[in-house]
Amino acid sequence: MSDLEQKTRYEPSEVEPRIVERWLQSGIFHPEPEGTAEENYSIAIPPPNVTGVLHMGHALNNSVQDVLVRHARARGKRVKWIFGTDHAGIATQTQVERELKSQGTSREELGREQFVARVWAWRERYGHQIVEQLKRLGASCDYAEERFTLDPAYAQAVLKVFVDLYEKGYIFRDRYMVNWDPGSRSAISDLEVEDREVTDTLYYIDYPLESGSGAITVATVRPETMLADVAIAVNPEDERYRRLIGETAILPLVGRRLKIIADDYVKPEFGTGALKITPGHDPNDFEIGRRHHLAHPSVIGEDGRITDEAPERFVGLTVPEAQDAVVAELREQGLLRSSEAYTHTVPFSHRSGERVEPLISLQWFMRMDELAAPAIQAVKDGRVRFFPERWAKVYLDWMENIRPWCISRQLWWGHQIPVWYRTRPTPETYVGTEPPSGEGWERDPDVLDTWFSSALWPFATLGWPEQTPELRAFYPTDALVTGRDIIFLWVARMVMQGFEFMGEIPFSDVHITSIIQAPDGRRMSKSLGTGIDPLDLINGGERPPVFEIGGSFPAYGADAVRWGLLVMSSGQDVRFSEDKVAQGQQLTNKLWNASRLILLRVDPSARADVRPRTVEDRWILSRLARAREEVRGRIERYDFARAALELYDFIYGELCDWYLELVKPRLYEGDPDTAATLLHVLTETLAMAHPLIPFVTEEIYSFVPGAEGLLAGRMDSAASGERDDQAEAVLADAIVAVQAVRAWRDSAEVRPSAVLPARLAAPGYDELAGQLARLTRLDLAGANGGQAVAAVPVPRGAVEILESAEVDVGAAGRKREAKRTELAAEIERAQRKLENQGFVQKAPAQVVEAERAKLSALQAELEAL
RNA sequence: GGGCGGUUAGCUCAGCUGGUAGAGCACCUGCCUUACAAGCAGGGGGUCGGCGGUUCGAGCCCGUCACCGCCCACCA
Repeated sequence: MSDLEQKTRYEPSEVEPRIVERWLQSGIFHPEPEGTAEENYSIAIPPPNVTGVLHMGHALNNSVQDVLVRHARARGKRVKWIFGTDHAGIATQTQVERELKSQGTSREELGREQFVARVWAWRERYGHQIVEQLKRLGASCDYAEERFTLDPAYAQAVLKVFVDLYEKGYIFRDRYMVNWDPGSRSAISDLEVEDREVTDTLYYIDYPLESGSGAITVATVRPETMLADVAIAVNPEDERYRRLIGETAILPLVGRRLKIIADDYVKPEFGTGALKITPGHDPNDFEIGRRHHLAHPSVIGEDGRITDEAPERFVGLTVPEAQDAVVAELREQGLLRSSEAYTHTVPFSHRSGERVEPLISLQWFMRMDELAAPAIQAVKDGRVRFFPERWAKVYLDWMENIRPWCISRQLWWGHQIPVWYRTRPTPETYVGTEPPSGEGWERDPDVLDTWFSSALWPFATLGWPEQTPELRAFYPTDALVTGRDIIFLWVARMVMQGFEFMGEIPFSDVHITSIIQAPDGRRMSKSLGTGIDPLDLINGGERPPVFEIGGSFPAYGADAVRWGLLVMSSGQDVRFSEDKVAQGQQLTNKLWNASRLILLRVDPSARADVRPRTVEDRWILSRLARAREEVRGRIERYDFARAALELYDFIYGELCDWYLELVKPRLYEGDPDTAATLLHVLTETLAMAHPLIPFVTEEIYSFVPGAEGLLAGRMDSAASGERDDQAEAVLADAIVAVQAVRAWRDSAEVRPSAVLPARLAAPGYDELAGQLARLTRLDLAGANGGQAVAAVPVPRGAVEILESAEVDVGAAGRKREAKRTELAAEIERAQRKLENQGFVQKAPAQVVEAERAKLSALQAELEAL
């Protein structure tokens, strides 16, 4: 009890780590795999990158999931929050390669086996950081069963999926145009490409006609790719060029003969209306090339240098060097007609940030359209629901236009493709989860896109393909909580694979969280310097420069950060607001002190049965019931901002501001019924608040007499409690009355500590007259024969302030006049409204009735003055 | 080019199916009242982006325009 007595401020830094330990040791985060998924509740965490650190997105995302999970536990469900990390192919490999470089070596120097061993070692060293950070946040994951996407069992599942899809004909190998990322020296998928606006030079180049009768001019921003040109295309309807179709032009610098072909793709109004066709280095040209059966030479290699398919003098140059050389030669030969600045969008690698080089490459692809069909249907018919709803349309739009997915990556860290090749005795390909027998087999060196394995997360983590009890108990999961940036990359693919391999949706609800931006509205990012480390908020750390005010964060604690993030995230993108975190901290502090008041005053032997004695007791129980319903409902509708605010309003506005103030005298007297009711209200308030602010509630709970075990493991009673309309009405009026008198006192400049003689000239306050007098410092019990110097309007009447030395009659009079004017204005407004025939006739009867009631109340109030 | 969000108090944001605009922070006034001065009580502050329309009544519905942000898309 000594902490409770001594600490007038709640200190999260001391409390929270201690509480985490208690939770982890209790085992309540680890459910036994019993029952069915229907009865149980489960969520699969979006697996953080194994070598990552917690950022603001994680903090919000995991706060949200933790609310859902703790809420479900309190409702008596068997709950599993499936936990683990992702090997994150490119990201992790890049980090390790960077380290190798700083040590003067490289992955090539180490060799594949050595390199992969280095990455595993790296994972050993850094892989637990994020796990510890999640614990610090209070995330109640099932840490006892941590999965990793490269665990042997998980890897087997990945290979099995590959082989099955290969055998079904969905997965195939082809030479096709891909997005080549020179940074990671790998192909990447369409989704890993982002368009950026770039200003290039648009060159107009003359290609002489073979006939010798002049030249045809083409426009290009990439003159170096002309070395791989195979044709020139014009629109068949274009009068300027119609005569030239079928003729031949000569490719400058190379001398190749280029057929002039007709294709609808070409826009006559753009550039010169004549398009150079380079199937090897442009996705559109690739398609045109396929239509016209053209060759597709590559002059840019995977190393970003000119290949020997180009004239010898260019071979080995980098792309920019080649561009300079080509332009220089064209200029020399007088073939460069003109050039102009040209701004357009260009693909860049999301991973490495380098400009994507489209080129033709032998890769593995996966056909998606058939897999998409059931996944589309599931969202259309509501078996999978998005919150907020608008994201369903985004998902569907993408799914309905889905294209093949390039799944192979030229990396070493990941799931190596389970395909083997040999050339002797005859060329052969073997696909299987186990290596083939026989001589001369070589395994495909590529690994699978990380998202290929992530797509299996909801079931591969539960032991699939084995029919495990875990799978039965927890698949399908209930909710998925993630950011909108991975709806396509991850969410959609999980739905597709869920149907394909489990025959069922992987989750029924998808909650897309807000994105929290930096305080200045920019994206939070480490490289921009706009990132805010959630751990700095929790433990206290230096404020990053985006805040401009500098200094350090106070140690707000995890509860405050959670509450602040939840209240910030109402579905829109929002700017980070430190004030909201501070507000969360104030809430925890308020709850701590309210608990001190109760727990330090009640007799420890008091039972926590409800024994309401007064109208305010019935009122707080009714308000508590309402708040519980509201908070529960908001959580279940994924409206966490409102849940957080509701909680705040109840604790501040109802429990502390009113109820505790009302019962203080009885509490000090040691009244046992009051103590019992207070303990009940406190306990239920803690339970209601626990999913959002688990630490402070758990800590306080440990001081509640008779409380057993952990709050985190406590079942919240099913019913939220009875409502009491009569008590609510009485208190609502009393509160208005107290506020009215206080406001009057303030504006009449009455000395705050003065007790004024007064008379209650309004019915309905009998039960609370004494309380009203105490909270407003009025003496209502004295002689009532005095002269009234002021009448403070309250519901159904007025409080008459009697003459005394404390009241300045002039000030009171001025106040009265001001109030009269105000009331008169309101009465007039109401009267005008009721005189409006349109309103009386067309508005719903109850709205009209309410207006009439309001008018008469206002008139009574004015009368009372 | 298509789509989706946003524009409400000085700041960051709420406002559910249309019924006289809210919160936190900031600001002003007064209080160390035995849970909390990181507190309490009271208060000021908004032509709800512009313009039209529907309606007895519009921050909310419809149209249109203007900015801001995001996503998708193959225009050299």
